[in-house]
Amino acid sequence: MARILITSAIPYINGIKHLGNLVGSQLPADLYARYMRQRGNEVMFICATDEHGTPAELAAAKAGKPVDEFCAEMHAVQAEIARGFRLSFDHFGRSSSERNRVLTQHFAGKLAENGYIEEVSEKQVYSNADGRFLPDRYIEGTCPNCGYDKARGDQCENCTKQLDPTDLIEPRSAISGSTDLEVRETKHLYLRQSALKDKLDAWIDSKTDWPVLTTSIAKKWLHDGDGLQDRGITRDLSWGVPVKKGTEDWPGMEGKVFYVWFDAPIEYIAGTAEWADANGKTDADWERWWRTDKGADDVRYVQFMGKDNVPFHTLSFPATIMGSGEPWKLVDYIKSFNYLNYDGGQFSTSQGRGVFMDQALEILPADYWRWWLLSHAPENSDSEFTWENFQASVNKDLADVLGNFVSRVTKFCRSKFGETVPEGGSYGAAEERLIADLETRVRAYEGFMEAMEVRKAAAELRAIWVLGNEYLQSAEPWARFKTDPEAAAAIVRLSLNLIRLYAILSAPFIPDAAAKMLEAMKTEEASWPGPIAEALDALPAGHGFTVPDVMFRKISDEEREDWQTRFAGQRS
RNA sequence: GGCGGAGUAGCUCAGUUGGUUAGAGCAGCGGAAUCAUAAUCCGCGUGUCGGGGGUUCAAGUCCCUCCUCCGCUACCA
Repeated sequence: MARILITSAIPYINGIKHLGNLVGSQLPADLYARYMRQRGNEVMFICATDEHGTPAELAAAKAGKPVDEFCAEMHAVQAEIARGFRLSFDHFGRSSSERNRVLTQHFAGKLAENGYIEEVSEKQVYSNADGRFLPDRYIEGTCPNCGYDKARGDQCENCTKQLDPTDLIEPRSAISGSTDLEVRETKHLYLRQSALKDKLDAWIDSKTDWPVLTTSIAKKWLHDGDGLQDRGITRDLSWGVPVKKGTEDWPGMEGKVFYVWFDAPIEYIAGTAEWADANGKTDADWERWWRTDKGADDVRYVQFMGKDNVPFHTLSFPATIMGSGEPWKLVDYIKSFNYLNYDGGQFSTSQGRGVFMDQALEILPADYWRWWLLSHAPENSDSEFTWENFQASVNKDLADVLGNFVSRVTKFCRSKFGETVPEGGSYGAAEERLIADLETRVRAYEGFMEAMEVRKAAAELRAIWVLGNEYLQSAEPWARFKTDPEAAAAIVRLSLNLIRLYAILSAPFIPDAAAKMLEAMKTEEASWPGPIAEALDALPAGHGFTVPDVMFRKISDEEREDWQTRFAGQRS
């Protein structure tokens, strides 16, 4: 039994995430967590909401609520949706927690002690009307290069030229539109990542088994231009972790908070501490996952995230940990994902384009989404969601191949033998071949799940479902029954056992359907299969079962067309 | 502009270190079966592997070049 720590990139608080966000981090992390638990490993699966920063403040202001209240509400909303998708977090924490405040300040203190913090005085744009400093992207104006009048302070979207806010002609606040801006001097803390560059570089080099997507992004940041740059880790905001050096005040940093990207990854650790608090555990109980001096040495730590998150997880967060000089657990494997596109374009939170998590659950059960998203996970390149593909895949795979198998077996048995596993007959060559094929495919499936090859695992699982239909089709219990009822009984007995086996194997992908199948088979014996022949003996003759309701109803053409138009444009 | 990824069957995608007639699922066509959610099973692929050039006995795979799409580009998170 191994101990596996799993974290999913933490979703930002300012709104409900779309399916592209889900499939890039939380969903595959959940798949892995569920599988590892089923295999008997001790799993700690942590996620949280990322609550600090300017966008949270602005979203709260727009909602007319204090930012802390807004975040508390949105956290509850996101937690509820996560439950709806059956995301099996051991804890879904908050980066605004007390635990994270203390830990973030602690790390900053240690980094300062070890000389990895530098104080830098810089000039930033302040908006008098808004009463706040403006991040570059919140300043708009006319592009000095092409004349586009909605250029942003970081880059002109029209000519793609990179800009400095002071380059803009007639700059204004993107928040209020005010032109009452001034450049003010302000002091900030920088994390001296550059001083840790060689150490980080060697560390990345040692990760030869990581996805190319992960290492190539890290390498680019390490070697691009002048190499890894230092990074500002504080902001002039009110909403965030107050800047402190451990438990002491930080002279000159009054009224400032840490930058969200500094405290967000630390929330992985703090979230585990929150788990301990919420479950009446001690500090030692969470520290054994994170402190290599307190038991975390044999922990395997795996992170899941979209590719946009990679630099922070391969460089900034490891720099924070390394720079602390303390024995915190570094990540062992980073599984990163490309983007899921929506019907020819991008999912867009700002434009309301695509399907958002709450809307998805309104129209179909979680298993439908889990299956499609995971079996089409953007592992090797960006992938594409279309309603036609979604309808075809779900109807075929879930309703026709798996659901109908359960239906045809249970209904046939009920009509010929009643609602108990029939006795009589024996297994022959056809059964041996089926068992041998299952043995091969189940072991391959395990290999893909272990390696987090999500699409390949899904394809293998589907092939395992197909084996049942192939067997049934060639064994023909409906024909055999007329001449040799005992032979038909043996075929049905095996097929009912297949349903139980499918429930166990499918549970990481489609947990609700798996539970329903086990319930219909009236069994709680759901341990992971060893030798397949043994696994198919679990339900003995005489064991009762029930015929479940239709497991997956089909998506009709009308529904598909309706959703297609409904989600094409603005989110209502 | 720089960096990275991608371009393979009508659609969504696999294709290890270059090596026999380039694969899967879906869709399509033909057939079998009738237990089942009109659900299943079997059979059927002449694809300039984005274009062009090169290396090699051999290139989807390596090199050069061009085209197209996408992402990132460090103060959005």
